[in-house]
Amino acid sequence: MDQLKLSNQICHRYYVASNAITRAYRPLLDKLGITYPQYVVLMALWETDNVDVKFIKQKTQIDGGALSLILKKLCDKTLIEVAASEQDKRIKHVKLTANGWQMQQDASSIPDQLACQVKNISEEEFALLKVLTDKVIANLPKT
Amino acid sequence: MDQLKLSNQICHRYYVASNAITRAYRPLLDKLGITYPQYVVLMALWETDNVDVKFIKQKTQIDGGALSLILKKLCDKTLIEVAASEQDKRIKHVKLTANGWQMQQDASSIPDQLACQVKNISEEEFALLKVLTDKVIANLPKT
DNA sequence: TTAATATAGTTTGCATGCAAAATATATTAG
DNA sequence: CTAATATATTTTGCATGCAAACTATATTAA
Repeated sequence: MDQLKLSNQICHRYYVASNAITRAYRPLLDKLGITYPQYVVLMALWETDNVDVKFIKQKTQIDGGALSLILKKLCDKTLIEVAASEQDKRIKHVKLTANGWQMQQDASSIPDQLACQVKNISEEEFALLKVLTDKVIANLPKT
Repeated sequence: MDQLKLSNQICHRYYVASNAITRAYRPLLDKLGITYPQYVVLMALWETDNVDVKFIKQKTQIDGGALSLILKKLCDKTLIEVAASEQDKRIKHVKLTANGWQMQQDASSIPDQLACQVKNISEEEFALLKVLTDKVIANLPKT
């Protein structure tokens, strides 16, 4: 049953790595008063502002139910504003506030700060990890 | 601010991949009546039975608080039994029941069933993913 | 020995992650 | 035009993930 050994499993590694990454972000994001999933949503908006919930969902791959709550939190923190579309009232447009844009400046050093904690990996290896992980994701069920 | 782009981030990929993997396991584990973290704990025990909570925590990298609950669930399902040590009453020994061992048989086909869903990756690439992910994990904060 | 400290686990409070049910609105079939 | 269906998003219920506080027991220092 060697396949059932944890040390042979890529799945368990992803589980461990993902949790470890979220933990690593925490002290940095605490300073901004946001969580990792909230940060992910903000990154999506910094790239493309004024989009609907569905777009954010696809871009971030965050579950719809969870996303609803996260958007509510970001609203409460006055980082975004949400408004129903005039044409189709089912659709809600999400837009960064001035505070939301300001936070991009405050967050600009976070990628480097996190990268510092993983300095035993080369650029080439990182690129490889991205490609391979994308291949893993490609065939697994979407949210 | 290219570093803040989601498509450039390995962290977001790990987040997406880890969630996607858990989703992929769900229909398989539903048949056994367990969740992915519960399955991880069982895999640890199938490898080394009759260990204390601390050992399981280190082996699985599951947070202590969460682990307490998970062990309680596994007890409720009569898959494991927990008993305080005689020598040191702080320590609790965890042991698989007959049902817990039986489930190893029922779970034996799961790794292959999951691997089938990721057949676009070669053995060499999997090996590389393991090594690189271990390097990522190595320098990040533990639970 | 007794107080101070260290360990092993559990509990608590908050934030997801997710499937399924529920809402609200829009579109299509008959 | 109206019922049936499809779409966008929210709500609900359950299971973590995690930091911090807490409990119980063991060990160490004065």
